[in-house]
Amino acid sequence: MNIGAVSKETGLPAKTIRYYEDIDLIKPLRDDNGYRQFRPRDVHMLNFLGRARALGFTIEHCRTLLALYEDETRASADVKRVARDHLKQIESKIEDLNAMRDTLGHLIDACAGDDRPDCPILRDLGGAS
Amino acid sequence: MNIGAVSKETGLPAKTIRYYEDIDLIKPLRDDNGYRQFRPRDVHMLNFLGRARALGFTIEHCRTLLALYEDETRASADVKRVARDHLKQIESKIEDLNAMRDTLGHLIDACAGDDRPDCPILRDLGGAS
DNA sequence: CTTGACCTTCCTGTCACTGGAAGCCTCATC
DNA sequence: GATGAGGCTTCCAGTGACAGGAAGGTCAAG
Repeated sequence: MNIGAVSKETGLPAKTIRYYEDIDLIKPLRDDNGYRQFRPRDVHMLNFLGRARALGFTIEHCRTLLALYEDETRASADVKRVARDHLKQIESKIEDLNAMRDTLGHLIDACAGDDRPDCPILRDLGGAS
Repeated sequence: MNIGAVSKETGLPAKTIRYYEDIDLIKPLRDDNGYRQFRPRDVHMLNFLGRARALGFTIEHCRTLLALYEDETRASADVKRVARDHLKQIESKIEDLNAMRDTLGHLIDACAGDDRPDCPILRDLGGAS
């Protein structure tokens, strides 16, 4: 399977797939003409990566998870630890964003949004007490 | 005021302040020795930037907001538009993260987290239907 | 006069790609 | 056999918003 077909099947851009090879996440074979040759296993790994990335795992987390995936003697505790770490970061990000949303929402509500210069949003950013 | 003092007062790292000058957000004066000389107005603008960044506005949004802030003849509608744009992006990010959290949370709950290899998290990432 | 804290510029690295240029390879058509 | 389209290759540069660090100038205190 060539990179174009794999890209279609996995939904990952060819650029991304090349990048994943670059950083040694996958190791497709090569044809005589230099084209990458993807085995079903490679495609499978790419799908795994796509799903893990969609869940927001970093590339390094993905590397760990992929290694665990391939390791038949893994302990599910190791997987769970990585996932929980990541979940914590997600939750912390959500909290940050919620705080931003609330503040910004209040400011927006308070702003007339007309052609006059007076604006609570700017007043707040400017440091009004 | 030198950069160190400004850094302390605004809470922004000196590196960040230099960066903001680099991209023309602020234009402090220079002493004869080449040191940056910050006027109260510069410090004020940096505080503005710090607060806007804390609300998650991009640098380009900050540039726009700062220009509006300085413009006495602005229309508050312009400010409100920028803020609402940003709010939408925040809300969309929150939704993405909530979806991730839910999925990941379910998977984590389903994972025994012991020393056995069987793991619903990996099963899902691997493409179990 | 030296020490240590502060300041300067410049270069590199981050993260996970994305865009683009320049140049092969392959297949179909004329 | 020439041509053209589309796919593949590598390599280089850019993204956002800085952070780290090297090499060197400046300043106040002891």
